[in-house]
Amino acid sequence: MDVSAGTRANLLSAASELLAQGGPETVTLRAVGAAAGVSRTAPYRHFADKDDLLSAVAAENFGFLTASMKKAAEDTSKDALIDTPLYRAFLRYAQAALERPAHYRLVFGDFQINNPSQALEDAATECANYFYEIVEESQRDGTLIDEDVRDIMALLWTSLHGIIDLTLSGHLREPRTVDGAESMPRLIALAVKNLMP
Amino acid sequence: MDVSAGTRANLLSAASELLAQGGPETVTLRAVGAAAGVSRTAPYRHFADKDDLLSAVAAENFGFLTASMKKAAEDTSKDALIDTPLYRAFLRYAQAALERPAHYRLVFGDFQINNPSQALEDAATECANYFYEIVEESQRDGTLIDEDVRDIMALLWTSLHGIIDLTLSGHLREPRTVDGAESMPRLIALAVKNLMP
DNA sequence: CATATATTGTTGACGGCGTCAACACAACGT
DNA sequence: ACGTTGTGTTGACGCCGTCAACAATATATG
Repeated sequence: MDVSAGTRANLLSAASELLAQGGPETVTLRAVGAAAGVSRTAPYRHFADKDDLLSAVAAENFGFLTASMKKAAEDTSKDALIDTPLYRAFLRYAQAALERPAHYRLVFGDFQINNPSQALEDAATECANYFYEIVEESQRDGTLIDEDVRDIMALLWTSLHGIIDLTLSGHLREPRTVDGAESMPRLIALAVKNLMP
Repeated sequence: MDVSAGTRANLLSAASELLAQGGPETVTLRAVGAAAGVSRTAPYRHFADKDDLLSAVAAENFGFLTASMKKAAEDTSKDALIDTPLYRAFLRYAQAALERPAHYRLVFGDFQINNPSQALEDAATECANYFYEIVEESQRDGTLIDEDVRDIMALLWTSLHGIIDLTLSGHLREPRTVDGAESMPRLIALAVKNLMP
């Protein structure tokens, strides 16, 4: 089998691993190089600079979020608070975000505005397209109210993102709640229900 | 009048200015010191480290957000899409966020979790308390549905934050829209309307 | 096959960063 | 008058991203 996955792929997964395990500040080009078994400036042979590397990591994670949603929408094995593909997709999206918080913040951070990469933009577009599709479909089968698709999509996406981001920052956490993530499924359900007929 | 505002206050406003004008990466202790007319290590006489300084800036901005909301809630001079204190407060909150995007991201970034400062926590609590109050009051006068206050508050705050944050990151921007912020009042109005009777 | 070229890797060095140590000086309570 | 405390300074250290220069290997070309 193919053991050598290519230096570029190694650098990418090394950066991703570091980001997941130690947060953003542990992701240095030196550490990434070391983790990938190459020297500190090797990344420059595959990425323009550090931001370019992070941008690629962000793009990969955006794809992960989208893929998680898509799969969960069709998976009816587990019972959900609301038995619709849209709710299952949303909940899974949030769970995927919480699995790798630093990745999620990377994806929606503002660094992408400064140096836009095509791959990241494509991943974002694909994600947005799926949001659009699933909202449209939910409207067709009557599980979402029949107002402007773009408005409903924006409302749902912003709600979902707000729930995730405020959970990550800890501002949603009540004093007595330890985790803060336990009320997420219910919050998402409430947000979705508000747009159901 | 008092021209000398104290070095600590000078450092604080210098850091805030730098953050507003040049973004996070321009805020270095050396630049802050220079802007405040002192040397590069002077901040260490007033703050534990850089994060502590940024934490103080974040706390100040959190207060700014809250104060903006409070004032706008009572200001009935301008006509709004929804004529309630809650909507006026929310819209102003979003506008204040967009006035200084880097400040807003600082407030809701995850750095505060690593080194919690009392001042920042207090500012966050005061903001949350006001959200709670205005939601409660809106329920009393019948402009919000009468469900669990905490749920309604969480739903509204996450929606508002999601709209702001996704606008800042550019993900809400449609191809044809240049600014991306122009549809914000309408989006906020839609979010609020969903929780009106 | 031989050779020119492109690709991918290395080490050395530079400036900028946060931070600590050491020192200077002013204010002030005793 | 004097030690203490608070507030400022410069020097130095290690880590960072990045560039320049060089080496080796793969690839394409005659």
